Amino acid sequence: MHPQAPADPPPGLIVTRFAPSPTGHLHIGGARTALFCWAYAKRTGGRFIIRIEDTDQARSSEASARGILEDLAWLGIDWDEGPELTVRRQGKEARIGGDPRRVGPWFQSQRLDGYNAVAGDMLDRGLAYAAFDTPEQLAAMRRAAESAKQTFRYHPAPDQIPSPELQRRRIAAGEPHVVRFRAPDGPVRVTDRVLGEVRFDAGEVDDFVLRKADGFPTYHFGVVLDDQAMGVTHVLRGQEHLMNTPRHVALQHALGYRVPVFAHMPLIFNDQGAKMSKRERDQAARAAVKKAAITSPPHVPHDHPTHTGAAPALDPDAFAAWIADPKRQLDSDALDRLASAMGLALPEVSVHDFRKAGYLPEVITNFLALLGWNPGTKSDDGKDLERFDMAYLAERFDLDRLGKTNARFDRVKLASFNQATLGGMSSARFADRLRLWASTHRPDMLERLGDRFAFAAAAAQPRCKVLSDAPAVLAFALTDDDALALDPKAVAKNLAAPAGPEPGAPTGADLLPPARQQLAQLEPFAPEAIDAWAAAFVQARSVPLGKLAGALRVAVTGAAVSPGLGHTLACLGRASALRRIDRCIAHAGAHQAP
RNA sequence: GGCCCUGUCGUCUAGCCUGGUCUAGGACACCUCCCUUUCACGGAGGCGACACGGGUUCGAAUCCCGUCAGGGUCACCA
Repeated sequence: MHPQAPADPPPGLIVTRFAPSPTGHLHIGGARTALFCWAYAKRTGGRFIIRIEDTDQARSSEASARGILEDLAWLGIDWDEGPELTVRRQGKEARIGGDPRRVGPWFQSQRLDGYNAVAGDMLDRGLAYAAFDTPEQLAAMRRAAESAKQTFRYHPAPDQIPSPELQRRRIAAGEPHVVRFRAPDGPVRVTDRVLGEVRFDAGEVDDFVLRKADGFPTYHFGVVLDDQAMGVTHVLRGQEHLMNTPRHVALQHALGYRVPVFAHMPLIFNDQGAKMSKRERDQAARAAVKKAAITSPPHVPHDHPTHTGAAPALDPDAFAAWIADPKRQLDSDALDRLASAMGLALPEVSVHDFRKAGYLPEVITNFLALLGWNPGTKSDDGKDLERFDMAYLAERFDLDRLGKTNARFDRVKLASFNQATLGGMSSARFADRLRLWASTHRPDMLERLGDRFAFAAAAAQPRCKVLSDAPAVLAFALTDDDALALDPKAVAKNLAAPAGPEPGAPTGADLLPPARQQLAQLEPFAPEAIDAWAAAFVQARSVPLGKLAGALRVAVTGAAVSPGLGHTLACLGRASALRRIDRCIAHAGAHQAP
């Protein structure tokens, strides 16, 4: 395949693409871009392709590329063309990707011949030239421009450019060089589906680099050539790319390529009102470390589920350097280790983070779709439609309803959507989801709960914003009976105080022994049966239900707050519940003894 | 700083193109009440915005201009 061969798509076929660079996890903003590209292709019966822009040899990795593809697939954003990936869905294997139109390969590092052919051609035609400046020279030129309060632009007059013969001689001599585009002198007009006409004055586009000294194409060169070769008709991307667009358009004009339809989407902001970035996690972690006045890398506690060994969360030198330099970033795994060692919840930024925290993919895509797009429709109850699924997007998404204003990423609202979805599921479905999440993130939970897992899931369901809330909600059931600590305040309120105002009313502690005796016989030991028993128990004794529930709650959880009594006891299981009640009775007795 | 984009409740937005139906609608958050063995869930209600200034017009959130504010971008990163 020769990228310069104009690959005109079949008339009317819309082709979109998402082109991540494999330098880390999939950013949430990238996920939105991919989602909209996907949705637009689906809506119009077009093709959605994935291309991997791995032209930065130092930062790209295959593991990252694979992770990005897996996260996309997890979100349900499937590509029609692109790298092949096999995933398991509902127990079956599904294949995503492929190359039916024969426009691959999809990794830019495998397309170098094509870029070189076009670069050579441009050199021959005088559309581009070889430049021999060293990085140091360029840096000096930038400094000079800055001190002269001028904007640095690499755009030498034609007679300043070495002659073609001289360029050839120096190249032949093996001199390191880049290939630069000879930028046009006129203004460049960009037509954008979201922003309208945007005009860039003459001179705004400079002689940017097409091919780097290492022989790899720059982003601009790769994008333009591949979009042409792959027949891309619509380029949907974040507004941060707007200033790149005149470069791409100028290149497309020079090369006689099609100019795709552009749609620059509003940015996703963080709480500080700036573009959401991975750096936030570093900042949050660094702030926490400074606040805790920690000077050496902490160890993951041995009893912590994420504990992997005796090693500290990260290398001491790297840690010190990271603390000292606010600009420095830790790799994502090291950051995760540090956070879990400190018991920190870092703000989620990449899809990977959200997945780990227990957000549902269908909620993430729904929420993301609302950032920059709006269906502008009412739902049946007359309110604005906000909750919808991928099928709805595939049917209704359009460019006209893309907004122009940057959107703050409202984590609280996302959490609310997630909670609503979690709470709206059948309890069986919720249990399945929780089990799936726990199997990779908290296998200890599954082991300890065993066949009582369904009770625990039912208890957790209305109390989880994200699946990772479950361990905290169920913490009482995840500790050893002997390790349970009784909250003194809860003991005073629910066990020691009398049940009613009348003299001689029983205290909560008084209810424990008879309750324990009856619970030992109760069948089945399940939430509904326990709640029914409790109602009968208090009716027979004319005490408020709260007195019994409070007393048992403190006895078996140590705290005044827990899920409903039936669920709480059921997810402990009879043996553990009785042991805890006994332990509490002994504890209370010890206190009352003179 | 140059260039570019944007400005409706605290936040995300509907309405703007095709001025009047807008005493500006919804969602999240917040507050109150109800339900209730605690927590949570659920239900009902409430608070709350057209950045500012000028025009055009009988009439402007909607059209025009300016001011201010916010953001993006200025690499042999993508």
